[in-house]
Amino acid sequence: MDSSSNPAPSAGRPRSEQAHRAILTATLERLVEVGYSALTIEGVAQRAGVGKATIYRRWSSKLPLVIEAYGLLPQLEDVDTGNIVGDLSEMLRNYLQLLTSTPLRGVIPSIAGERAHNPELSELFDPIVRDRRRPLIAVLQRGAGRGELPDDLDLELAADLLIGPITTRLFFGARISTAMVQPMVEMALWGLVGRRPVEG
Amino acid sequence: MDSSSNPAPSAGRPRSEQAHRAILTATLERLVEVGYSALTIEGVAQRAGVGKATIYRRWSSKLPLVIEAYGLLPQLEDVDTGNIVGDLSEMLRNYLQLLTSTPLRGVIPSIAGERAHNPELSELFDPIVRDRRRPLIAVLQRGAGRGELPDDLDLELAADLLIGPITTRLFFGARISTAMVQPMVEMALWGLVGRRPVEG
DNA sequence: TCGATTCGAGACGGATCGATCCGAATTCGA
DNA sequence: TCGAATTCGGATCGATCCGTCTCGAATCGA
Repeated sequence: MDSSSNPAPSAGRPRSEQAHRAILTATLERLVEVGYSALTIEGVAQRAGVGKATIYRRWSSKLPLVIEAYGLLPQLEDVDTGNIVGDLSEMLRNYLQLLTSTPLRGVIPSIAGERAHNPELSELFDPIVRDRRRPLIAVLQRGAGRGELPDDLDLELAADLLIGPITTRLFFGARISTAMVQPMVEMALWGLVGRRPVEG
Repeated sequence: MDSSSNPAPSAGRPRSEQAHRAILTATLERLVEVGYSALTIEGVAQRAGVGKATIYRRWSSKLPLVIEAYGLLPQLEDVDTGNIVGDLSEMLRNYLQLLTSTPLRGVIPSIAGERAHNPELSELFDPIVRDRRRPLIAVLQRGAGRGELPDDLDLELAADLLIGPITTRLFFGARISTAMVQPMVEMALWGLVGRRPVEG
């Protein structure tokens, strides 16, 4: 980020930590309300109760500002329940919880939509997305180690299959609730055809 | 749309059909290049080689203009090969082909990203999305009728599972190719666990 | 031919925003 | 206590765009 590398010089008035937080919070709010491309420094400053110069002093443009604000949003966390069904159900349930209880739900489509035609944003945002997928990949890897999943499973494709329904509904506006987690995980694990393992 | 309901009055110079097409094409191009929210009538006019008034004469704002332009993009078409694997493989392969050979790939994220915080766009765009999903739902329904899929299958969830990986990669920028169709369809049908039907 | 409508091009006022600059306020070291 | 450094919120200037309007040329029906 831009601001974390500023240990603040010794003399003079120190930067207000409160203004800092207010700016980042306002950034997320405006991101949800108007999206990335319509996000203005002016609007953020107004919402945060801060002068524009206070923002420009810490971030060179709205790009690093948005990236840092996005970093404040909670992530998917790895959960180890002992079996693949429990791990995936718990994780996806937590994820849906995050989507509905934080600005994440509005922020993700806004940034992803902009990413498509903004190479600079893409370059900064894509690695973050990859990082945040890692817990899901780890769960699948653990499942393969336990023998619950095939050794030669394409982990990336499997991860996309698991979060695909959530992503799709998030971007196209269909309803999302934690009630869909159980059937979603089952369908992903055992397929549309629905043949359960014989040893259940 | 706005313009299709104008049978053109009898007297005076008729509206140029060429200008009409140029405007819609330019709209798609600008949509890919800068996204919905940064799309300007001025930019479209310039790209189309057309005066701004020529656009305002046919569309009241960029919202109906974008909706009509999106309607020109090709759709997913129903394919009946006789079995569910063939149907899905063929359809998704065609879909990926469309994504790479038309502006669709850049247009979808731009509109979906805006949809999240633009209720007016959402109201017009969501029904279109539902319409375009219909062929996929139809294939699943036919598969259930053939006995290839369970009767009580959740068709909406199944459809989301099938296109989920494509959607996810489309929005987060991962690579997409027709080579992923076969493993994608297999994984969706028979699950991560990978138990193929015995009679396969 | 004449009136009506369209065409591309651009001028216009109003609004918004980016980026910088300003004076006032605050907090440091000495 | 005091001066220097740095912050603060607000003001300012230039650029862009919207939506309307005007202009001369083009193209139709009557």
